[in-house]
Amino acid sequence: MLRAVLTHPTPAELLAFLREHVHAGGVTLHLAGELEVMYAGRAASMAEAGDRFVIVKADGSLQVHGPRGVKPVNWQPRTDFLQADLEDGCVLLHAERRSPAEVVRVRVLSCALVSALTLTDDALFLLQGTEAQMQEALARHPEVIEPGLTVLDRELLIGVGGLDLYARDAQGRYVIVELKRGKAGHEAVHQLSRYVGAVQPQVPGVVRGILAAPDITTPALRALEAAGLEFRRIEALPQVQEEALQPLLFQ
Amino acid sequence: MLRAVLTHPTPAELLAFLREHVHAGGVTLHLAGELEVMYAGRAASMAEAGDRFVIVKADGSLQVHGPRGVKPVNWQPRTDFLQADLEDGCVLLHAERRSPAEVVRVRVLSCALVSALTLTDDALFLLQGTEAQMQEALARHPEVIEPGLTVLDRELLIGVGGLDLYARDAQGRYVIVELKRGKAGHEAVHQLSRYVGAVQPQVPGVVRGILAAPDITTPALRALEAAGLEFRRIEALPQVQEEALQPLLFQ
DNA sequence: CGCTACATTTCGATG
DNA sequence: CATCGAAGTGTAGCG
Repeated sequence: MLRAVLTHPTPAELLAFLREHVHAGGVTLHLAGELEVMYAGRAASMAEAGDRFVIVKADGSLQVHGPRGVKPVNWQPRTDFLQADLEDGCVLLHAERRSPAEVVRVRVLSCALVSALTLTDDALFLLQGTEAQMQEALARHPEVIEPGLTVLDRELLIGVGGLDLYARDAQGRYVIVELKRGKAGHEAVHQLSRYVGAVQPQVPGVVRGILAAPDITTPALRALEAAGLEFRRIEALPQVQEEALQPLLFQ
Repeated sequence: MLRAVLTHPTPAELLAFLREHVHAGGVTLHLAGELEVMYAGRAASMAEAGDRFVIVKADGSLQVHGPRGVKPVNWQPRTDFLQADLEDGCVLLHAERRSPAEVVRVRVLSCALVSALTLTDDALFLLQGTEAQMQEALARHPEVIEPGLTVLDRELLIGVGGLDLYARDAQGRYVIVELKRGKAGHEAVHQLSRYVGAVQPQVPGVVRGILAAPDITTPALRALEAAGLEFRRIEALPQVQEEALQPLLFQ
């Protein structure tokens, strides 16, 4: 897994190191040092020289991190061109992509540590508690939303987007259900309202709109009610709460 | 800047290393190896053992990266508790936070490389082309939006949110301008419409709503026009296009 | 490629 | 603490 490490390489040594490993298969590079970063594309940014580190993964993605936060200071999701050069005695990393046309340039003023790792394929990864899973569960048990509800469709595409759940209530009225995995806000109300507005003229009778979520912000609830729509509180996936979270938190 | 590096440490060595550096001031840790990751909180996830690396920054933020992409496989934006332990002969990193209650646990099955870096304060960082800057520029030159426009206020807070620009046109009508730094979509139209609806009853005469952006999606434009609102194409900040981007791309 | 919507979004501002 | 909105959002899915 560990291919190579260098501490305090000279620019020439660093350049050789990068050129050897950057385009090898499955290699992730980690470079820490005094870096200056420039970005231009959808926006433009300049980070003056400072202690940072760069990560370059095998897919060409690049990220420059500062001392704080999960989010990189600069990044490039994927690159069409990635190259290391020597300029004015400094190694320069150049990462470009088209569509959108963007460039990130990292000037390495000094390098404290550089390493090359071989990261192979993704291992199994399971995520629980997504909206898609919530949708699946409610499609199987629509009575959780309301007794007598019959689900007609999931992810039904209409002109203005996709309906999470399309159903009929006990009285035969059409029901559109919008799901949110977390606390619902303005946008959720707007989405639902937009969907109801689009479906209403297509079918006979009144179309109901239900926002199903574990919680809703106070202003969003007001807007929802003003628009004649409904809120149903749906607890988060039970297996997340009971099996996974409980035995781990604050043990 | 480089405090320490270890290659292929034993679990005991790794534990000592982590305990020495993890709570030191300004230290960022980087640990690569075969890792198993568990997360429970707003959602829950399990990543089976695989080649990954962890980064722990001085603010307690933790991120686990896999072989691809800018986004980590698992992460924790900040932690209230961060601890390294030995469990069944493996080092276990435990990161918790409350509000929201979340935990990430990283089991280190084997470690190929671990390093501790001292990353000090952020260096100067300038970002150009933000919506805030666009707002500033248009407040100074409202004629770019429309001749005869007078800006009354910026970031005016009304009940339902904040107006980017509040203005009056040549005929004395009130104008609400919603800005987008990129292509505007449905939400932008909705925001503008919500703002116009909130201001309309407060003032005499008709309130105009203008969406100012470099581009708009076709469905959003249709919705905008149907709502009696207007679109003004505003080119992205010129200095981003001409000064910063041009001399760098495809040179 | 365009459009849509989710995300453990993160992050900062503001009341 | 709750709410809101921007972000170089990233990322996946579908037409």
